[in-house]
Amino acid sequence: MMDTEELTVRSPLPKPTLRADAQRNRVRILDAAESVFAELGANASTEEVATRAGVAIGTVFRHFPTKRDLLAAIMSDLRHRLTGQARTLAADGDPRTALFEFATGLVEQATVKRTVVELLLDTSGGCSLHQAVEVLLVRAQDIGAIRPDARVTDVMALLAAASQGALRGRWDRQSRDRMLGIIFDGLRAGAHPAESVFNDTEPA
Amino acid sequence: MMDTEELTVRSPLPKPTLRADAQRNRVRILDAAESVFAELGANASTEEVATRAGVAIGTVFRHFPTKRDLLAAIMSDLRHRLTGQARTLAADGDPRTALFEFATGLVEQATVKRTVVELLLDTSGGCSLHQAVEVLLVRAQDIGAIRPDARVTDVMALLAAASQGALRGRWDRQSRDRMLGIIFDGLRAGAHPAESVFNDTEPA
Amino acid sequence: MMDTEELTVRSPLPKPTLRADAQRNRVRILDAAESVFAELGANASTEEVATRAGVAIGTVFRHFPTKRDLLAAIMSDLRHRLTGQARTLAADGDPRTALFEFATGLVEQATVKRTVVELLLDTSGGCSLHQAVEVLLVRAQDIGAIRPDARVTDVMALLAAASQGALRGRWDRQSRDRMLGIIFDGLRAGAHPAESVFNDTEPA
Amino acid sequence: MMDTEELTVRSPLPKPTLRADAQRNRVRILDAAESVFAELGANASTEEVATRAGVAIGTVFRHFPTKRDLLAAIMSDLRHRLTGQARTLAADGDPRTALFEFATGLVEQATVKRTVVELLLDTSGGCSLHQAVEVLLVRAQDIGAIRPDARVTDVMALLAAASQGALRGRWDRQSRDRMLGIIFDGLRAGAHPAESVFNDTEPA
DNA sequence: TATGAATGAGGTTTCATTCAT
DNA sequence: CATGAATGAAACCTCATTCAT
Repeated sequence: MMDTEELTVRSPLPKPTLRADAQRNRVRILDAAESVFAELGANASTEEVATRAGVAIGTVFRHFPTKRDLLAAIMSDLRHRLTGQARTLAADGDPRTALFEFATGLVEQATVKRTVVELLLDTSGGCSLHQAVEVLLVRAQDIGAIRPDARVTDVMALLAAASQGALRGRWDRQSRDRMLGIIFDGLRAGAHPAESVFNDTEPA
Repeated sequence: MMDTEELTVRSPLPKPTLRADAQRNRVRILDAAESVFAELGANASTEEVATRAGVAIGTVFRHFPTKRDLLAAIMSDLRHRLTGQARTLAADGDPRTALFEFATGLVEQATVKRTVVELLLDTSGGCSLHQAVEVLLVRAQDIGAIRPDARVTDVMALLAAASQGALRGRWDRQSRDRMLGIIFDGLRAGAHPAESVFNDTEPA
Repeated sequence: MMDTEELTVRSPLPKPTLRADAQRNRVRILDAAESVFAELGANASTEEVATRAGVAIGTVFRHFPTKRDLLAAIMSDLRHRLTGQARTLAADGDPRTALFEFATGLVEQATVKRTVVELLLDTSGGCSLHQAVEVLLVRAQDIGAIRPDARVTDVMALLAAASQGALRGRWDRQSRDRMLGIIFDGLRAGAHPAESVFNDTEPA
Repeated sequence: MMDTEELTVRSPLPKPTLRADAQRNRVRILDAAESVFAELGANASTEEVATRAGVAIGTVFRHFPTKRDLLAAIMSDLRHRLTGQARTLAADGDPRTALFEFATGLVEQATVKRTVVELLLDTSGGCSLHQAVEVLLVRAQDIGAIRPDARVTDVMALLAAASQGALRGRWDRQSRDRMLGIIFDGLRAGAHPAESVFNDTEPA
């Protein structure tokens, strides 16, 4: 079953009841911020965000008291969406390929969004995204599709690598697939052959 | 035979004979810059570099007319050192393991130097470091130790990933080795069996 | 009929409706800049302008993104005012004397404003001031009050001369008038006798 | 009779006996300074002067403790040369045309030397150049070639004007001559016809 | 004496943040 | 609440001047 939160376009709980226009502005700002930071990186100016959002600079700071807060918000936002994708795959996908599908989709997004990379790099760990990816990982390990010693942090770092390449190098599809192929092979290597056909379960 | 220049710690001939004190300061500034940028990232202030180098701000700008120049200099410096290490391994090492040794050393350095990562990410390609690593790569491919479709850009991106993890996540040795293990396995996967029929490692 | 815009002290519509306080500051900054640059010359510091305007340095740069822009603005402002004066004289004055009146007024202003001089020196040509002065010149030439070979650039340069003298030499009224007298006589010399046969003033 | 000082290329009394090489450097620095300031204006960097003189920056400051001093020196130098030219004309030239010849030569020089203009503008008065020009002026007035009320300060200011034009406007020869024509006519206007052939003396 | 590296005050410009409108 | 002007610290960079070599 899916969270409904993942279906909304933006942060699902936008502060305890906000006026309609404020709500609308909040969304606009987040969208603008995402595109600005995705394009220009994290030290693009807040003014640029305001401009692109079509609001005044004061409005940005009313919604997000600090630039840091703004960044955190779009990261959190992005994280939620990625988490949702991971959960959907965990619910609906084939355990053998779900993680790879997720990875492919992720790198695809990174080709246009610098923020994706920044998010992956910010491996504080323990967040919802990590947990969701860990589910994909563990299931694949349980059926012997991925080596048992791999950890979610490794996976995240490897995906960051592929994303970086995708972002910076302006890779074509072929390069991206080759890169992912290497990573996937590395993750598969040493996976125990799944000697048991009875294995069909999943952990937390 | 090895270039002796690669063994020195710093660029040995930094300009048409610089005065002794200037030479000393140049080294100090580069060292300070490396540590500052390694710690605080690329938008640390030049003032901080000057302070840590124990010189006045003007001195930094006399040696490097632009902050960009300073960054370029330490990058180039770092690149030269890494290139040297790669060449040494190409000359002396076992082709089967040389790339892996290089990678391990690189990630080791990245644990303390953010600049290493930034350097790896700046994959403009075609630089001396790329060429040197490519030598390691090709030799390993020639003897079937690494899959033939891997490219040097893939390798650099993967190393960047491992370095990022090493830098940000404060990984312990064990994590780092696990990460590298996955990457190496990925690079080995699908290597043509070469002359040995005893090779038994192929995945899907 | 005259433009009313030329009678106001400052550019009345400086941007698509500026907020009241911003408008006030803009004027303050321009006034301060004019006095500062008039006193200290064009490489007085922008900081000094801010101080004298009673605003913070950032405010100056919000209104004028570059020091160059600030200078350009006060020049343009001055040019507009002078243009207005010239046009007024062209509309209302006696063609025979209008140019001389304009010149006298100009030099008067130059006694306290270095900017007037700098403006006159910046003879890029083709600006509104040049055109307005040219009108005065041509009319005087048409009725034989000024020699036909004189050009507007000559006039501007001569006025610059008188202004320079007025500015630097701390001339008294007598000196100024003597100087202008020489210039005017120079401009009159060789004027074609026009319709009057009683004209008896030509030198060599 | 001419001053011998005017025949030397550079400052005739270069400090109470200077070592030969120091003497040579002093000349080089002055030459470089003149060309640099003539080209780039008075706020060109001293470093540039040193470079163009082929000496180190310290050497410049040894000879001229302050940038101001350097500027003063080349001004003084230039003034001496111009003074020399004026005196030569006063000694050898036709009183009727000598001032005009001087003016023409002056403006000619100004076309390439910004310093000439700066010098003319710096009408502190009472210097040797003023005195020399005054001689030319008075003689012309004595024979009725120039109006009796003209003063040397007027002449200097007018020459400054013509020089400015020549410098800034990139005037062609025709423009320059027209400008000088106006000025000369202005100076001639109202000159008493020199009715007496017996008139030969009386100064101020 | 000449050299040229070092100094550091001061200039221009940017930008996160505050606050009057 | 929104606006957008004002703020001012801090960044980058220049250059006249000093001083060790």
